Amino acid sequence: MIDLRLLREDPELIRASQRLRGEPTELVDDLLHADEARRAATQRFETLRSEQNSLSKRIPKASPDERAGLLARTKELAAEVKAADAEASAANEALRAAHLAVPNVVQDGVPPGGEDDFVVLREVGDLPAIDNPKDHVDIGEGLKAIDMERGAKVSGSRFYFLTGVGALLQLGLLQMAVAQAVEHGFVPSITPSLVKPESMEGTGFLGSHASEVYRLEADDLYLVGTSEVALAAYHTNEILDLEAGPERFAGWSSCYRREAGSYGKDVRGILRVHQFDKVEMFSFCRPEDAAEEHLRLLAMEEEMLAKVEIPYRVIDVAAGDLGSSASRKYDCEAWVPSQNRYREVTSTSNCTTFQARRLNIRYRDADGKPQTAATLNGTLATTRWLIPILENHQQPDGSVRVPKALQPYLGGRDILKPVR
RNA sequence: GGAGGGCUCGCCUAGUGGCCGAUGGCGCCGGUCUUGAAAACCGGUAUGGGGAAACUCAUCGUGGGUUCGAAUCCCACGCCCUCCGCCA
Repeated sequence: MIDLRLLREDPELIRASQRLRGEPTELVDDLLHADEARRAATQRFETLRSEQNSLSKRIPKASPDERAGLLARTKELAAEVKAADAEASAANEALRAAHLAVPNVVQDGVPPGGEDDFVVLREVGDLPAIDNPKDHVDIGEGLKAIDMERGAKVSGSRFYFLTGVGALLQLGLLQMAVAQAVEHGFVPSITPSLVKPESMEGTGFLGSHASEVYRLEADDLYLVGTSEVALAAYHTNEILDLEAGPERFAGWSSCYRREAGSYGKDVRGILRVHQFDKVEMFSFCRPEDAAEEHLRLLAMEEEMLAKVEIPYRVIDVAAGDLGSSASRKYDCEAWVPSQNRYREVTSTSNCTTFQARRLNIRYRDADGKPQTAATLNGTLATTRWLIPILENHQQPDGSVRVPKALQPYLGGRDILKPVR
């Protein structure tokens, strides 16, 4: 939810943001009207309520003949108050709906345009020279690390088994991510994979992404698509102490995505799957620190990419391709030799106060006044990383070199050899 | 799944229809005293909305109801705790 005060002061700023995103500016005017309507309705209710309260207070002290008159009047008022209350509630709900419809204000400097209009900030590392690179499925099958066929047999398409060194590789990678996070002061966390509707709603995943989310009808719970959901909702309705700086978490969870509408897209291998594992960073900080924190999360991601020795590029995602909560988003895309192109492996978003406002997460400013906090999230490692790791480090004989930093997490192994 | 108990302002707690946005203690903040500290004493200490302000409205797990008036009475739901059963 955007800041309504900002909206009242400078509606044009919000309209400009909508234009950058390619979203209708009418939503902004709808919201303005809903805001005004709510204030008017609230005012009407409160005036009546105030009168009712003061008359009610006089009843016990009134003389018997006064009392009859007062009771008659208050009885009338009670009905009026009830009606005004209902109107105010309706106006409130209308405001909330209009409020939810407006995405976060795009940060200055975000490239305009859609999915393809990102700006490449930098390319890091040399692309490997591999003749006829195998893709991660072939390599993974050779290592008996990835079993797509049995994944499909047991669970359907877009499911897989990681076995042997595949399982070890994922565990090692994620453990290395957690270790790095801890080293940098993040609180390692293992989070619920099932959350209540409020948590899903509050983090903004039931908006345009609702069809991406698995829902357990019988229990009215949702499977999270990322531990961001649980981590963001962790502090719902709380006032945090951010005196000492941002509060940082690294959450480990399995992630579940329906991938509805992506039929036929990236069907091979583990690039786009219904279930994967991830270590996700999440920060709560003061709004004025959010931009700096965003760069810190990006630096964490790049540190991980350096450790696994994968060439990558960093992109500044265009306004039209931002999620509704994000004011800015940087993706790291790893080089995938078999596809001869870069693919997204991390994504870090600065949600400013948008997400925290919805979840009612605040902190105390220098004057001790509660203010809405800012939230940020970013990927540290996921199952998907196995793709560039296997492919970039593949050897002609089908074995895979283990990056040095990862070796301690794989029992000291420096090479993964095919299993006949 | 069954039976019982509970949910009040950071924590503990008082409060069975109007004098209650709510008692007291602890904690925390400020002050007095002290060379400094402790103790003692005094004062302060929820959040949100509207309003330039005075002020006003809402909130005692959540939602409804009764009533002129609800923390207090009624109904439903949620969560926590204890015990029994079941599963692991």
